[in-house]
Amino acid sequence: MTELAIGALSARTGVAASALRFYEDEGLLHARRTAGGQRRYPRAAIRRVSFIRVAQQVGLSLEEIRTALGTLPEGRTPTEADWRRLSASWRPMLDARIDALERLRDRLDGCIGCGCLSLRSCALLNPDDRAGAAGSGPRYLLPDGERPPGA
Amino acid sequence: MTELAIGALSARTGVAASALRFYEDEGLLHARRTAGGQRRYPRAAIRRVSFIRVAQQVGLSLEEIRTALGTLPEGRTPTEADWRRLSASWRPMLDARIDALERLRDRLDGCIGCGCLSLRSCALLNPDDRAGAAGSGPRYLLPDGERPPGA
DNA sequence: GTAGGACCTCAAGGTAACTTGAGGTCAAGT
DNA sequence: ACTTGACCTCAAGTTACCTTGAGGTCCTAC
Repeated sequence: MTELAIGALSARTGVAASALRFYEDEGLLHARRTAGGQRRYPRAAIRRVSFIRVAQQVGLSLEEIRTALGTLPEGRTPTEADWRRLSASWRPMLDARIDALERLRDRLDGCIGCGCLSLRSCALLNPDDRAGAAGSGPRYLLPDGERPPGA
Repeated sequence: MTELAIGALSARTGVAASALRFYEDEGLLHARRTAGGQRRYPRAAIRRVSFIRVAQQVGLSLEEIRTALGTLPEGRTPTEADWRRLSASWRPMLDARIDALERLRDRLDGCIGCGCLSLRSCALLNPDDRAGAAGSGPRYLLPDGERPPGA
């Protein structure tokens, strides 16, 4: 059995079939269709779905993941090197996030109790020391262009 | 001028007035009302709002933040020590999240290209299913939980 | 004492990432 | 051939976290 039905892919990845259909609607995943209209996935789809999930856990949106997946070669099954390159591109982001969290951990205790949290110049609320300059709120954790959840 | 109107609190915290009203509906923030029905905040509200934002960026839900805020003393303005205790309670969580991210960073490159990503037992693919079920948010921040059933 | 910006409420809208349900079809085992 | 579980589509619902808009009121500076 070289192809997988949606239920099999779901079982192999732990991702609900409804989510797999949703990913297809969103252009993150593609499937061949049988004559009867059912989805058939190549085995490479397992890795693709796994990649999507790992990326999500790192905090990327589906939009960003779609973009990342767009850099994979079309027309052939991605090689191990393709995947490696893709995931290696996350490293600066991961480093940045780890950094931000460490800064937070190391300064929070000394900072949150003091008056500085009420100031827009607080080091935690404004990492780049651009104290309140035309800014709109705390964003020490987020690189430029990102926003807190839901905002 | 010892009290703040909503616009002033918004300006001081960088949080939209609509969000401040929303926080009040959700029980995270309280305000005295003028005879005319307008909100008036004590200066301590600035710190409270800042706390809410920092907590959100660390990945806590408003629900969790409300719970945390619930441990503050009622009836008096929280002291520096109160805030310190509250923020110190985050430390284990922050440590755990930093740990998880570091593990991810250090293993991703060697892992994602290999076959293990296709297995539910992969150390990186260890979605805390509570998070998956509980809507949006940064999942990467979640501490390593148990394996999915059967993994 | 009045102009008008700041404020009020309530309902509805928006986004991300899905899930659920209704109503119907496909395909594999016997 | 038949049964039955897996599959299909499409619309609507869900959760978290807000924003926007309509319609109206407050309050402060001139």
